[in-house]
Amino acid sequence: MEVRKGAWTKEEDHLLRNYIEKHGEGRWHKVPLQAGLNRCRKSCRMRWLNYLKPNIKRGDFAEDEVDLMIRLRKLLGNRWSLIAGRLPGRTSNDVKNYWSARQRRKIDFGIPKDNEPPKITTKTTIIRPRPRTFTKSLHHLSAKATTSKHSTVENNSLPSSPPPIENGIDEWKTLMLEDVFTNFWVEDMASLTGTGVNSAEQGFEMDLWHFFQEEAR
DNA sequence: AACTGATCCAACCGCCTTAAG
DNA sequence: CCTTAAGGCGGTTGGATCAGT
Repeated sequence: MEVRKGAWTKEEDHLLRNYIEKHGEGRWHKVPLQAGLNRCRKSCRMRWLNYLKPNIKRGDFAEDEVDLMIRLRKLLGNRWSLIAGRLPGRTSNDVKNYWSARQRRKIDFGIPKDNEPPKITTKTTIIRPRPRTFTKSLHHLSAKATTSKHSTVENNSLPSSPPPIENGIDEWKTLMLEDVFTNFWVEDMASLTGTGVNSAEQGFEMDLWHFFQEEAR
């Protein structure tokens, strides 16, 4: 029997939401069968993460969100999941769609146009996160990793997720520009040291730190 | 009102990484 | 080691909607 494709119905959404609320995220291979959905595991995951998950922000991007997005893209390149991780309530799909729409319309974001590789103007170009193995000792990260035992979004990115403050977007912008960011980062770096994170992994955090210090000048 | 091109965005696809056997 | 299954990601597609003529 072929799995269903195309737009999700309200009934399917209802089944999926019920299942996740009851069993939690993860183990996506079991979801279609146990939730009674004739969908593939990827489709279920995509639907939940991009649409059904609570706290997803819809509608236009605010000016400050766009501003932060531009900065992060400059730093990270097309790492949409990482960028989305810094924009509370936004999904990687949202960010990706928004960006490509603006690209198509040739609105100048100070970014390269189509078919043009990113211009490298400084030593702080695009930083590629090193792969990081998720260790249980990384308590400050693992506590946030609610969906799986290894979360690349959390682990390959800036210090864990947004800092322990409510209104993420403004605070992140502030953090990127002010001493509080440095302090937070130092704290985070300290927590990484001695937790089994290797030097390459710490190197990525340091690269980001230096990038933002340059940006803040 | 009808047509058409532009835009948006949900969804799919293919690939990569990782962990388990 | 090798293979396989699963999770996750970025790129792309195509239908729906909007805006202009």
